[in-house]
Amino acid sequence: MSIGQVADRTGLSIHTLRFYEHEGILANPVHRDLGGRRVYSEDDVEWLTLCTVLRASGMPLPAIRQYTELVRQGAGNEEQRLTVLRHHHERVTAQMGRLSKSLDLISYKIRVYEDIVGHGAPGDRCNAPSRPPDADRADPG
Amino acid sequence: MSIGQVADRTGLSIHTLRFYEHEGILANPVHRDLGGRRVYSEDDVEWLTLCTVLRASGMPLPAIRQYTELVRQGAGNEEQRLTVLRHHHERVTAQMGRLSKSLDLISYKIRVYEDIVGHGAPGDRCNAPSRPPDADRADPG
DNA sequence: GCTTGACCTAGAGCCGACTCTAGGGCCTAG
DNA sequence: CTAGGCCCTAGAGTCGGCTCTAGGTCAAGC
Repeated sequence: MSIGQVADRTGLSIHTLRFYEHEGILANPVHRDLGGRRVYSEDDVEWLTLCTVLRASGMPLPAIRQYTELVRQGAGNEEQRLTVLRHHHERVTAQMGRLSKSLDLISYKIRVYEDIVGHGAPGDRCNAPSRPPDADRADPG
Repeated sequence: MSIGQVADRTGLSIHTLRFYEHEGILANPVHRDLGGRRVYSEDDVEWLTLCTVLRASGMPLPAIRQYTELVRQGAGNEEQRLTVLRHHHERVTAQMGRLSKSLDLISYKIRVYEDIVGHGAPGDRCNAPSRPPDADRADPG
């Protein structure tokens, strides 16, 4: 599979694929054809797909590289892989917690503004926000 | 309140506070004392606290600035504020969805490795993963 | 009168993660 | 035999979001 095809399949750009390889993010070094062009295997694509999931969940490239190296070393270091994965699991759950808390505040603010906008505008304005409106003021006082 | 005190209370660095002001992230321009030093009000701190929540949930600075400007303009643009907030709400829920999907995969991989490690190691190894182990291989085949 | 410490401005530097450029190779079709 | 398309490398540039530096002001304490 050529780099262009892999770019299409993974959603990563050609630039990014080369960049990842340079950063040591590929489990086995990519094969080359006679002309020196990259030839990707199905496994490479699978691995890259995993990497995009890890990236999408905020794992930094150094951590992915570390995990990649463990996998490259082969069996015997599963404990270490677990450590990396658990660390990331924690990072993601923490981030989801933060997001969820933020979302509460954002939702609350939306309700407040909906209530403000609702007064005078057509539509249902029967369900008041659960707390008194304290939307943002430019000049409080 | 001095910039140092605000830094302590918000968790933002002094540098960042000045940077945010420069970026137009403060609803009302910060007051200065006779010596030209920033004097923050309680409202400023509240606003900054809101901003940290928005930042923590991934709202980009330009969007925060936009929202800030709407608030600065005063009453009358609540619909626009709602648009900004709803947009961000969507962004956050989308991100949480992505994280949740990623977390599923990460959790699955952790279970797989726990199963691998469990064989031969002391401890409970009675609950097998729900799918056959297909942990990462360095050299598949 | 000198030091210390908190603050000021303008602007440079840094970091992570890409993203793009310059300059070139190789193959195929017209 | 040349144009187009896809690929190559090395390295520079970009972007968002800080973070820090240089050089200076001001007030309090010794």
